[in-house]
Amino acid sequence: MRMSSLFLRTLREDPADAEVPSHRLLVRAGYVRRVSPGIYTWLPLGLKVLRRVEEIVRQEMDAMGAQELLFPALLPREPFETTGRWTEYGPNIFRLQDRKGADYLLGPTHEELFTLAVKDMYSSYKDLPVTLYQIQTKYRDEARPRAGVLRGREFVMKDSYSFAVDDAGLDKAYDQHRETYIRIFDRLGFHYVIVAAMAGAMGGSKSEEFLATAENGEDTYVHCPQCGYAANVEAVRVPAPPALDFTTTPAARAEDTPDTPTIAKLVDVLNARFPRDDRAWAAGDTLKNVIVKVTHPDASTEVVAIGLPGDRDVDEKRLEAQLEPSTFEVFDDFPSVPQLVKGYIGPGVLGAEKDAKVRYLVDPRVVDGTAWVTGADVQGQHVLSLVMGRDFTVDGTIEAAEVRVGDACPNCGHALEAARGIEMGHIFQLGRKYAEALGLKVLDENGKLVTVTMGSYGVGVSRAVACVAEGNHDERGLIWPRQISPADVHVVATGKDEEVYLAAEDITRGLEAAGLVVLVDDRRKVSPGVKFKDSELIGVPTIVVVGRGLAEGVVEIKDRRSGEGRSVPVESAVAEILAEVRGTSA
RNA sequence: CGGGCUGUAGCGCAGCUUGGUAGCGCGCCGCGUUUGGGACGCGGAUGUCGCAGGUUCAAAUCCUGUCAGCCCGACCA
Repeated sequence: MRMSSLFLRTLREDPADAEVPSHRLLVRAGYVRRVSPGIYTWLPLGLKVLRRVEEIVRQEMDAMGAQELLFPALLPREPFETTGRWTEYGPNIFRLQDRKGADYLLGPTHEELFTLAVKDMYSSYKDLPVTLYQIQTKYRDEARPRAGVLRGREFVMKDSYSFAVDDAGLDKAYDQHRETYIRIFDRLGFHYVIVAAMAGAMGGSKSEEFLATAENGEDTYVHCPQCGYAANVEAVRVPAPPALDFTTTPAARAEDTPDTPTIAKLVDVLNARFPRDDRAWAAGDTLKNVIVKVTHPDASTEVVAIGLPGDRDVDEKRLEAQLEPSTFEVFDDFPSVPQLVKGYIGPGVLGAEKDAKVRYLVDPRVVDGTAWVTGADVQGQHVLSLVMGRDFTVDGTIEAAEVRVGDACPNCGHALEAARGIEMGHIFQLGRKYAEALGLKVLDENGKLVTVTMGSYGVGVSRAVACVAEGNHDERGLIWPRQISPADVHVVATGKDEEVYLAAEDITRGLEAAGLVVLVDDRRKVSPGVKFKDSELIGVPTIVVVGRGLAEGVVEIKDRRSGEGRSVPVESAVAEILAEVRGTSA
């Protein structure tokens, strides 16, 4: 690639609409250009990087035995109608019609198509397991595309799907993907964590996300510095403490606590009128009961009470993940359930078997023997020393309370910390949801029809480009890892003497003969300063300067990341550069 | 979808308060001088001032509407 003719224009200033470093630098250095919100053109340098990422993903997928194919991006409505996603996906789908008025969509993901392809071609357990993948452009009409190519409405994704006759086969495919993803993300040069994610309603299935660690990442996760546990907030399991002995706990008693509609006021009143011997009352001593209205997929509704320590709020995302596929909203129709006294709701009226028919689920911290201050179901009264398992029972537990930094790690009990990341990959045991909906069954060895079980696995390929840029830059520009740099070496010729350009040509030819991709700055009448700035902005890891040193018979090899350089004789330059690029000593 | 900000040359921006010849820097073209850290001189090209309507002798500027973008939040790979 010759800079004198390369389709490239670098920008001296940051584009006004770019905020995050990867977006700024990819635009400034001439890798991408915006066409429309969340829709980008890949310029020659950017496309080189994208292709190299693709190739790494492809090599590793092939190595695990997955087979590549390619579905259309333009898809008919029907399969998505069958699985319900035509409506479920809502406004996130790009929809269009053909000349006859038939509905189409631009594929946001391809579970339906893969499932139907296997159904179309296979019908025996002998054909399974099989894993298929594609590297393809996806479309999602994001509410808010941002950060350039990091979160686009059109993006390149590798998606793969595994098909197996039984759960053991699914587990195996899942584990293979996990190992393959580790290899892929290691090769791409990421710092990443694997976090436990919510698998949704298909009980017992596994799901993990690969997050590139990034301060301005969009996803928050918690992790344990002691044992390495990491999880999405939605997926954190609160460890249940052991049951307590309550033989010495005094009997429950109802007390007047007027004007205490909030936990804070209740705590004040408790400390003023019923002080404890050992310490002051705190919000965590109270049991707060939050009422929600749950809507099930069949459109039936149910009122549910969630009991949790008074110092915590309900985390809507966690609750939603627990209830999926049902949805919930805050309950406000108190007149319809007269047993519920707003502000003073207690376990006395809660429970599926009681008159109010309000199912009662509590936080896992509410274990047998724990004593609480909670509503007495009478206006202006609370109950003290109400003991779980002695004075009240519940219908079950639910993970709906907010997770906080400092909470105990479910694995080892150490305090959890929070961090942010960018989702780069997701592996997910789908189970039989799509196979059932679309009728993918095979005959097993007994001649009986069994529903196939599936996994789905994704890697954000175009996102990976931005994500690597996000993690590999300095104030001067990009710094690509060797594996995905648009070129192996950037040869910069400076000066006006024809000899430097001839020498640069020689070196370039020598490197290309050895199989390297070389970007050579052969622009005449461009000052050295401009060329140096451009080379640092573009970010090829090894920069070779052919300039004034040539008079003494040397050229300079510079490492973009460290900034360190060394002079080598021009005769041995090619060998020295090859050694540098290949990581061997000359 | 809610809140805030912004739309003027390829890029970054000024001009708008107080209506009257559309500007600056970078980039681009020509000539010359320069060539190790975004050089300099001289000359030049490039505009639907987001769009539509209105007020006015006259609108980038004032009014109304509308579209788009960015940021924060909600939501989402």
